[in-house]
Amino acid sequence: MKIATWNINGVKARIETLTAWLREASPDIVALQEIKSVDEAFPRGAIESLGYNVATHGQKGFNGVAILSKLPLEDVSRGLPGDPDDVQSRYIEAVVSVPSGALRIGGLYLPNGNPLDSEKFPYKLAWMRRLEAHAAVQLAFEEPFVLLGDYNVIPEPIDARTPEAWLGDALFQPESREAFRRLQNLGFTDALRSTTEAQLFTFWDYQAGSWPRNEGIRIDHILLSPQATDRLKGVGIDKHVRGWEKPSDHVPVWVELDV
DNA sequence: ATGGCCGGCGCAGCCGGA
Repeated sequence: MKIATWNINGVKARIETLTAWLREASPDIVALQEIKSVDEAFPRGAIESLGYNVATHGQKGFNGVAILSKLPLEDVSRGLPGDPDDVQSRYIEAVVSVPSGALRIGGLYLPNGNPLDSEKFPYKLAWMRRLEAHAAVQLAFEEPFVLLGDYNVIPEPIDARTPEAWLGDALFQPESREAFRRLQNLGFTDALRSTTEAQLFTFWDYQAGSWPRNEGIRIDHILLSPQATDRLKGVGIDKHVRGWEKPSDHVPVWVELDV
């Protein structure tokens, strides 16, 4: 079973690119971020006609997440627990039934956090605390749990082509990296890092020729519970999609699980 | 060596992104 994450940077602007990739890659489950759409305006039809069930957690103009799945989505929950006043749509979770039992999928769009001297950075860190608390609860089920999305964290210097350029950025702050490590240390495996020490990127800025100069960063991650890690068969980054017409600035990242 | 963008909203630029 192929499970992917992709920050598409606007579903209405990206629907042709998205459906082209769905046809090519044929993932079983996809977590989407930055759909930038309310639920009612999400182009479900074009995706359902490719054989997917669709669950969205949208918001007008910004943010927004979704899960697409060839298998029925059960127990869909929207929003990250821990702050009833948080109106930003950044988390969606669902369960799918697979031959081995239940597979839990958590799709997230973690706050960017810039600039550092604004209220956005403490919001990012507080959101990561809430994610850690929720992930600990879900790990206690001791089931395959895939927690994937745009984490907006550069875990290590190797995960940026030019790490020194990110020293003043929320994505590479010691507090952001520490919170990501804390989350992992609950028992998750960084799927990509568990299979390679190579320098690989998932994001290239639209500006400053970042793509042709390969000035990328790795910020889209797939974390696996121990029970999911046991079933890991492969991992990949669909880098070529960044070179398509009308690309997102992120590319799809996926794992293959034997469930 | 350096600088370059894009989407949504809504119809002009501004906000947000990373």
